Amino acid sequence: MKHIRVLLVDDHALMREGIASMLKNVEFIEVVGKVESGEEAINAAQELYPDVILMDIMMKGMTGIEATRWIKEQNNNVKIILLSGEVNQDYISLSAKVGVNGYLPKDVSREALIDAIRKVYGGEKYFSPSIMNIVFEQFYNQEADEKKPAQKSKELTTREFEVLEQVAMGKSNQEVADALFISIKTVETHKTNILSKLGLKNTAELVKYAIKNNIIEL
Amino acid sequence: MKHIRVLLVDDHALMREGIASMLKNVEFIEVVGKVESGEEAINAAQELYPDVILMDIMMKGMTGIEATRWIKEQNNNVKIILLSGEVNQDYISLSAKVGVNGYLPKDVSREALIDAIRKVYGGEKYFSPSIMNIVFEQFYNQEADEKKPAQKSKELTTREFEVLEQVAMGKSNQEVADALFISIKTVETHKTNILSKLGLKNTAELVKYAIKNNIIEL
DNA sequence: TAAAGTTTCAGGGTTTACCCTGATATACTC
DNA sequence: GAGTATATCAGGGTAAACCCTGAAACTTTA
Repeated sequence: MKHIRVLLVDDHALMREGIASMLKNVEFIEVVGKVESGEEAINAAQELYPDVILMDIMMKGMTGIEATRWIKEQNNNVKIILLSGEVNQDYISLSAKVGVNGYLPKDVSREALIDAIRKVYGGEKYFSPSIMNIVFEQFYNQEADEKKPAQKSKELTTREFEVLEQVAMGKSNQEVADALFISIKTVETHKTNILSKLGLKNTAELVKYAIKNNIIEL
Repeated sequence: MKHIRVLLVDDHALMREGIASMLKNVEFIEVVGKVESGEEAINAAQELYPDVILMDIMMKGMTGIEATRWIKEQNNNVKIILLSGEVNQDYISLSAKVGVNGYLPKDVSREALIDAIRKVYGGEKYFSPSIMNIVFEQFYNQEADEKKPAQKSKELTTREFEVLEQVAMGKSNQEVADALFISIKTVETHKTNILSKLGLKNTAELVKYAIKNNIIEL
């Protein structure tokens, strides 16, 4: 069996070493390089001609996603697996667009890591279960969107967005109702729908979402 | 030279492996265990009697700070070094209060890591340069605060801070209680006191406060 | 040692949040 | 004009949050 040439990209030495250590005794895998930035990865991809690149998504300077786009532009045969600390909908979505071949959380097991490299090398895509959930969610949302191109910023309706804004400002359901001149029951309905649509659990997460998406200011 | 017995605690397998790999060929260091949570660390600290514990500060469930307090309560001779992804003023401050022996960023070099273990084992404290800057900053701020105790009402206790952190992460009172191993009633008490001290009204405002003051990340 | 502060928890209460079902009016699209 | 989405609201329910009082155990400070 031919060796799979693997390039590691992470700005944290500990992570690079951790991955290298996990792959050390795998006979069909050879780590041909370790670099610490997206910029270096682009160069290394040409010089070391790796089969698979394992790259952190969140790095100082260029992100893993940007680096992926550059590398794929030069050579689309290279397989790229992105590693992410936190599983994030937007990152996965962006990654899919630049043609990533796999996406793993950083708490991946040794077995899953090796499996991912083998599958990706063989032309398959590899996503961990937790990623798959989000991918499917995203997929279904896109399906729904295709039926209705009249989409707002994040699939929320205008009114839902207004309620979200009010709630994130710190208002209670009753206060939101007063502000928007509607019944508290209507506010509750909107709020339930918002939480459901955005996959959130409670007001705390809703506030974080609102800040993250620049819906309210601090 | 006697071996320094080291226990690794991180909920990410890759980080555990990375650290273990860095310490692999150091003759005076022996990694005696690797666990993936604060809870396990408390048990392992008693069973494996390590000299030094390297622990991630941000873990699912119990944080490294919380685990440190428990372990130090059982055996104050164990040296504990916390690892932090992002350098955060409040974490350092809290860590100091629970008697941590060292504090390292996750992008620490192999040399600094080994140096830290040796120093901490020898009874010294070890903080990386970037941490030291913040420690000094904190120190000077405290000096300034002592001159005007007018805003003492706004200061939270260690426990209140931990509760604030958990709540802001989006956890319900019950979930916070489970994470900190206390009654939900205690959580409620703390929460009421926090809201009162900070002049906040509800969870939504609490989340905003936490983000504004870099207590949680987005 | 006494006083003050921290952490823990309970009982018992009110209020609010959250969820489900179902319904009506409106508007826009095919 | 039928179908779909939006926005409105109600009833009725469970769960959770929030508030108040009180108090024990412990630590730190004066």
